[in-house]
Amino acid sequence: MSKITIARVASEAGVSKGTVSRVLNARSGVNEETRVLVQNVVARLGYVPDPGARQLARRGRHVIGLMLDDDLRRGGTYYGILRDALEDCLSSEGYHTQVISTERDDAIFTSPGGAILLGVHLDDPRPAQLEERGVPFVMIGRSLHNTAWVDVDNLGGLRDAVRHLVTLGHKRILHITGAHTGQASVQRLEGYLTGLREAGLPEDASLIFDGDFTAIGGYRAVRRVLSSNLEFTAIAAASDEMAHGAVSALEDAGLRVPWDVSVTGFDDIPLAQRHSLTTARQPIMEIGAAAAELLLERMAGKPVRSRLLPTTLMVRSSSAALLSPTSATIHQR
Amino acid sequence: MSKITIARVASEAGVSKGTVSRVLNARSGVNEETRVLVQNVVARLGYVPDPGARQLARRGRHVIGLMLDDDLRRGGTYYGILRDALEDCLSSEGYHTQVISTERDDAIFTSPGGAILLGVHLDDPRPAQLEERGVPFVMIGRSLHNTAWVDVDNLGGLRDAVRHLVTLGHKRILHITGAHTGQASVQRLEGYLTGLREAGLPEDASLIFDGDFTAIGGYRAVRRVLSSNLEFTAIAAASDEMAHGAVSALEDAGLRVPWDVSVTGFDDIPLAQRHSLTTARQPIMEIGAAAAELLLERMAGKPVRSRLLPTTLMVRSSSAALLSPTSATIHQR
DNA sequence: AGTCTCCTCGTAACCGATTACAAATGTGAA
DNA sequence: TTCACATTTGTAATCGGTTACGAGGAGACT
Repeated sequence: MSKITIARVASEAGVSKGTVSRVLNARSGVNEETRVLVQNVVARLGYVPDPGARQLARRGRHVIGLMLDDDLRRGGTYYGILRDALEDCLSSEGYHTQVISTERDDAIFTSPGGAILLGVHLDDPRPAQLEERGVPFVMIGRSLHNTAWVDVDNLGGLRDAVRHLVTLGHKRILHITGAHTGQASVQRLEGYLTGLREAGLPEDASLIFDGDFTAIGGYRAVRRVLSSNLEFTAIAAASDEMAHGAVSALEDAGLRVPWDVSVTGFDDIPLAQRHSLTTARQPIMEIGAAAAELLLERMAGKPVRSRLLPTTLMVRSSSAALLSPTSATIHQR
Repeated sequence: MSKITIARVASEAGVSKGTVSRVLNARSGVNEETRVLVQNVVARLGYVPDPGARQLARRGRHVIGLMLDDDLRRGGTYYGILRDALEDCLSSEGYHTQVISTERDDAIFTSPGGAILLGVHLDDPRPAQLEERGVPFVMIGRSLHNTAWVDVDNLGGLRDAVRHLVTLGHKRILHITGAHTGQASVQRLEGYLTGLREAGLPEDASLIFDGDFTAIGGYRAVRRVLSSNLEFTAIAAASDEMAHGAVSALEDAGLRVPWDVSVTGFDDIPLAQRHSLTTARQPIMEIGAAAAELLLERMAGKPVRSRLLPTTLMVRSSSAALLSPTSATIHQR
């Protein structure tokens, strides 16, 4: 069984390659009858045009640079997933992704057809460089400049988590923040405060604890909380990792989740599913797809557009309705 | 400035497209002189072959599938780095990597030129499937079957860590194991025991604690240790994550690393560098390179070969010579 | 000198699509 | 009937590479 090409479809349908191509690209000037005929053959054979050949014939450059912080690159879980998503979307459009390392940045000179930037800092020179070179690009993570970006609704996600906890009857809700430097942490903190405000709960600075996006950070934050004898019945952490650490610390202190304390996370990484953690899910695949889409638009010369993607609250068993109206008893071991 | 193509390079170098192509693909039958000439022109123009055209001309082969557990794929830090390494090596050889998801395994039918498997379980059907289809492949992680694999010397790495601690004067060395299911944990445990044996130290089962490769797991293991009033002066953990958790737990208990307790890890992930953790470094880039090399060999019809890569002990400041001959005082807070 | 290699390199076909252009067909008006 | 024009379709060049094949030249040998 050899490969199915456009020529095969053409001969099978009794028309020329040109006609098949016109049908596939929804070009005008094709008789309705032949159009249907060709479409049937395409469907029957399960023909899918070769993306590489397609791009080649369309005369486009088709290398897309993936520029990311080397820290980020070597870093967390997210990067791998996001990269998968990007590659999936772009390769089906006939593009090849190539990681452009910050370290050996000479690779910029090969001027790809477009670029996707991850983990851009405020003083990052790369957006300006690309702009100057006329390389269209999309950033993942918000930007103040007039560039296309894709981001997730950090504020909304944490607000939803708080709303959820409030609905369950919680009133003393802690927040564990992420790294100070990132915009994401700031937005999530803002979401936490918004949630409280909406529920008519007071904003209490003593309920906010610093974390660093790591499990150990979450663990230690809860340790500090417990040693301060603060009253609380729920924790809304700014990441799943931290939520996981928090849950562990609570358990180690003899508290049961969710009976004594409810905990929510943010991200929905695999760990969250394993520990059935209630969390605000980041739609990573959609982020990748959106970034690919916006980039292709830009490469086609369309105007700059950005997208803010919503999170989805995944309710699992780390959160539950408050049993008694009084706050949980803190019995530190 | 128009696009740089192989024709441009050819005319600039005064040779034919064919010759340039031969140089680029390191084919034999090119005079050394012209090879250098062409390479210079390529470098000067910053020419990079178009992947799409390349793949088209190569008739679909030269695609290498990356098959991995979806868990692993969504999982840790390692995957991202390893994938970078693989892509680097293979793309410089003119291959294009493509992730083949386990979920939509129909993609197997596109039958790539070769495959690299990550995170293979014992009852994984994929090796057999590939074998049947005649697709050459290499596994990352050891295998009992007669297949090519690349693995890191887990045993040797942990043994080296123990040797190092022994040299520093430590005699009561704990071990925190990884997940039970993995072969890596078993081999690392074996390395720990080997290290003790070589030093003439007794194998004491009470010095071995279960972890799960996570920071929290390491933290909790140390917590259990401390509450058991066990005497010890050093910890050799089976991963950096766990070592990090262990260090945190020790610090939280008022112990100072490395003055009171020395700690070593395994892997050398970025976190280890940030926390200057002494650790057995896995040569990830080399693993990728070796996998690529072995796969290309297999694709060339050469016999099955495997490689066990050594680790390198990175001595940093989480380990130090025992100050007093007596074991550290455990003052639990 | 003639012939037989071997090495090196140019030529041209080919991969699977797109698209400009031309050809074929049909329709209506003069 | 003939011509102008629109509609639909086929033809062939093209994108940027790879590679089978063959040509040319330089020794080596008879």
